[in-house]
Amino acid sequence: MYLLQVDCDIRYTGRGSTFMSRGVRLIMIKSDNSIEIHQDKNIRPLNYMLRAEFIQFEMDAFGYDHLIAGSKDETIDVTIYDTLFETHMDLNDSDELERHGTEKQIQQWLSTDGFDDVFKGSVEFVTREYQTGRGPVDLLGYDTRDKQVALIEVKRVAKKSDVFQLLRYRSALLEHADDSDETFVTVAKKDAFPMETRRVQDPHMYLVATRFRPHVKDECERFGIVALNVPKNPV
Amino acid sequence: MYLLQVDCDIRYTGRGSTFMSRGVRLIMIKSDNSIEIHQDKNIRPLNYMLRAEFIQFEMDAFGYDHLIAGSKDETIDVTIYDTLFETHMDLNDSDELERHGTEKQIQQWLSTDGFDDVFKGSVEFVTREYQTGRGPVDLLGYDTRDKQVALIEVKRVAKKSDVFQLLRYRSALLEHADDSDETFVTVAKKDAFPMETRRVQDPHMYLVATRFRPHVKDECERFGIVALNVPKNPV
DNA sequence: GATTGCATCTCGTCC
DNA sequence: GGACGAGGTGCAATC
Repeated sequence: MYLLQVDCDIRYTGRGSTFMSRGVRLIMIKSDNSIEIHQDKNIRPLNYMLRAEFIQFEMDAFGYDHLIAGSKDETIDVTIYDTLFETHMDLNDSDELERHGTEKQIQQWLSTDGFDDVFKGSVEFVTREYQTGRGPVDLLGYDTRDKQVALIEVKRVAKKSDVFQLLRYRSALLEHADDSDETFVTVAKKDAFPMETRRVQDPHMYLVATRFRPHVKDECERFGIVALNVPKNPV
Repeated sequence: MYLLQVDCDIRYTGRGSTFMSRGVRLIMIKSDNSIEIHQDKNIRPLNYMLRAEFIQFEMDAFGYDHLIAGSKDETIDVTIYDTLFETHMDLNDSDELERHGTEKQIQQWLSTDGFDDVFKGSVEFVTREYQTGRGPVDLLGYDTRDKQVALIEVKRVAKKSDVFQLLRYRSALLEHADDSDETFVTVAKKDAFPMETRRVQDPHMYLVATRFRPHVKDECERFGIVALNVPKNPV
């Protein structure tokens, strides 16, 4: 990794374009050719490029050095007025970050041990990541009481827009059901779940999350969605 | 800014939790007490905390140094086995980044010069950031031909979920219209727009973007939304 | 290689 | 201070 403390201005063009007037910043050039230019505040770099195709130094007509990083559609052009500090260091780091408490892990727990804890036996688990026709719903269940499908969306933190994500899946399912009676037979066969062959009539909807942002439960109620809490770190 | 090249392992608990086994990384401590721990690849730090309440060094029972950064609900605990390099640098940087080609700028152009370019005189501009009751729609227009309101959502890149954002605004507007006939009078008065006092019946919907992700235009058609392109860098 | 959706998203803005 | 939505989002998994 190369570190440069430089007095510079910065031009970027690519997905958008930005300009940063002259000031002293830290430039990091990583060994995968990723580059970041940091201010002395906040987390995100001012400018950056992931795995640049090339990073090179040039001199312009006025005698100023430029650090230029480029890829197919992007360029960062740093005019360097002064280099105040410069160093190279080797970072030895092979391991990957272990993450816990992610949505995927909640989903995993909910599709196994946690399912009955949350749904109290009223719904049976069918499958994960079921394709509704307009995106995959996290979990699919089956309510044996009224023989209805249950669409279950899992979130760490539930927002208002997640309610509409569920409604989207529901409408996709209903549209698909218009075309064919086979909608759920496929699922039943694939997972060997003893489900009757029947149309989707009025799917139940569940939003399951460790935390609900304000007003989200109201929004759920408005659209007939059941909001359920799950523990943040399920056993 | 403080830079430390250390052989360490890292534990984070807070919104989620992570563990990173022993390795050599770069720790940046910024002067606003933000902290980032970087690998020698990619852009995003392995671990980070925005404006930590405290950052301190401690020694554990085994004689290892720990760097501990904490806020109300979060902690980063870095076990330091060895410090290979250490430096402090002053970064002088008062200016803010200028951004161009942002959604806000497209919106600005569209609400003035660009409006007729895009809507060909069929729709009149009413106001920006109109509160629908479930979030603000970017632009509000009025189609004088059939005396209908036009909900206009502006995006740089239009995604499927943006279609539902529009539908959400539409349903909010219709719900609100149930409660009162005044829905659009307020707007008319505030902006002195010569709009008739009338209920919202069936608002037109427009999704305006520089780029549409695949299938988004299909999705628009499905829901009666008009998809319109705008130039990336409007004059 | 393009697309999709999560993220300790970050960060500004507006209420 | 909380909520909301944009972002040059980054990034991995998936198709």
